[in-house]
Amino acid sequence: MHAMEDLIAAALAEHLPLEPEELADLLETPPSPEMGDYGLPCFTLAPRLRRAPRQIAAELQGSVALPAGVRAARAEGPYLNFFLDRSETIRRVLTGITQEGPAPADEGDNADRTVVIEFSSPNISKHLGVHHLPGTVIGMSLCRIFRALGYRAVSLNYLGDWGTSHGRLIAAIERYGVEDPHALTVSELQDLYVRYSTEAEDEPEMQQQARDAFRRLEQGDPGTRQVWEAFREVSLREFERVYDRLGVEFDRYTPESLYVDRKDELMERLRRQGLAQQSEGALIVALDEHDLPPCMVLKSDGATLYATRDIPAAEDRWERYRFEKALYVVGNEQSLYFQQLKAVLAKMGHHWADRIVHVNFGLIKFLDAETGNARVGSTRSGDMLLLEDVLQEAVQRARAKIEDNRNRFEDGADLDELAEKVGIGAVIFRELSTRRTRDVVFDWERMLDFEGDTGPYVQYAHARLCSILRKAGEDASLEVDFSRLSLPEEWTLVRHLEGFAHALHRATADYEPSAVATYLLDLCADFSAYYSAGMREPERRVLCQDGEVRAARLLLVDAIRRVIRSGLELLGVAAPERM
RNA sequence: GCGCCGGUAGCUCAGCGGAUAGAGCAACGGACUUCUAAUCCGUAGGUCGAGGGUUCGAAUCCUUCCCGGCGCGCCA
Repeated sequence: MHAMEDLIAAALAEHLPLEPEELADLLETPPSPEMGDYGLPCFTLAPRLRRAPRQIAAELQGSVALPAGVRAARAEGPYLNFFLDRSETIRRVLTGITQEGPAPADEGDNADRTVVIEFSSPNISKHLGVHHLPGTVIGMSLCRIFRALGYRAVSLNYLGDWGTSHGRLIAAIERYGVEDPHALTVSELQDLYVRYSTEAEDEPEMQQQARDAFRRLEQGDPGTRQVWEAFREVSLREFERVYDRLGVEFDRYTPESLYVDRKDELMERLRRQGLAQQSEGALIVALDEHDLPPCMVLKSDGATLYATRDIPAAEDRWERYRFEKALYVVGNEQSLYFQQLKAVLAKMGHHWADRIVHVNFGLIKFLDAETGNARVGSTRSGDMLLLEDVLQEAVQRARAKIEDNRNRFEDGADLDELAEKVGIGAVIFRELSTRRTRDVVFDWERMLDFEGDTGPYVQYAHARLCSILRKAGEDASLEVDFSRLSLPEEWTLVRHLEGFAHALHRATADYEPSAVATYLLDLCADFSAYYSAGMREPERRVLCQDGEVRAARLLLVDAIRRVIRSGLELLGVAAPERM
């Protein structure tokens, strides 16, 4: 992956009974730059060479041929450490970022590798709540990161527009005499749903009416279908407003309803393959050999349920995209179900079933003011926190903070737009800054924090970088004396910049955008310390007296700026130039 | 009972086979005549849930157990 690691590994392979690839895997970064830039631990070699690790390291130090760009190799106990030629490395890294971009798509062969990513997938007729935030931003970010590495990534929104609950809403429309469903808002739809559910609790016939309404929908009754289509239209209007603010885009909406008419064909196939069997009036696929509970594919009243639609939906994705991976960015609570889904698909003979990856994430819980316990909110009780409200609050707080720093901005600057970028950036970054599998207890203070390890911290570093470049009065140029970047902090920064590609690879390998977020926080911490050192000592400023040093630092600053900007973009966070 | 996720500093989290376990917040002490203090520097704070195993080496891998969250056929 890194040219330099490969070169060192190749040189080592001349003297060791190991393949260059194995050696490249063994290479690591020593704990501090004074100890070297790459290190080879010699422990694993000891049994094969029948010599002590320290001895191996010492012998290699004498024999290994130094590849171009490597200044020295030194044995340090059982480690053999390599020291890079600094100004040459700095030249390579900075020109690479400047000319080819922060994330060089060095693997053009990814272009025919397709990754299908399903995410967000809200149910229609309900607001987007905070619990939609993780899946929505994780999916979008993964999509961008895969694309940055040259993959073909397809974003799908598998809208929840089918199921019994929609029957309940249709019944509500009919019962409460709503004239024009198209004129409704999502709030009103949600109210109708709650009202109907509450009333139906001790009215069995209302529950029956809801089931009947859903059956009419499944049978294609035109009037019923019209009402239902209004739900979808009204909902999409609101969803897209929120997606827009979050910078989220889908290549396709593939609502569940697309796949209901495949029910009969699917059942026929399952029967023919001998996979489906009757159980308590319903149709199930037994999964004993996978040590899983059976998967129900048809309800006892003959209606479809999620699996009935998910199976054809998966088949459709395969037919259409021939994916290398199909990611389902869905909450952890569905992990058992995804095991079942994959098992059913495998039993049906789909070799691609194991390309399906459940990219699970933790739940958002709320602290109950009365009990002090964390719990999950529910739509029915109406206590769901709206995603839009969270965004709104974040933007307002950002706006107040900007007002505190009014003197930084010229008259006429669009401070509302800036507040939008910072507030929403803070929310997205917060969500993407920890590993996705953890449950989180929602906390306003934490979500809207602008200091410390936060999105605005990274944005602020970026704004400072831009500010330096603005004040420089000259553009960053590649025609500089790279040896003038001689401070240890500058070397650390350059090596850090080189690690960006690695962070991106980690993010795709683990389906974990937080790898990019933590990378950015690290880089910004190094930069902020570097920047602050210039406060007390003017000769350490980027814009220092010495013209040659200044020019070289300017190029470094520009490269850091590019990497941070690129990283923020991949997370879906704006990178304002002033703040 | 079974499945998935988590248990690392007071709190929130990184680190997930290597050389002294790191950040942020909170606490305490410092730095604004600024290349933007939404920042930086310093101090203090840890039997990495517990036991066993694998390994030259384990927070990291395996295993048993404990604690917490979520799920386990007619919701998705």
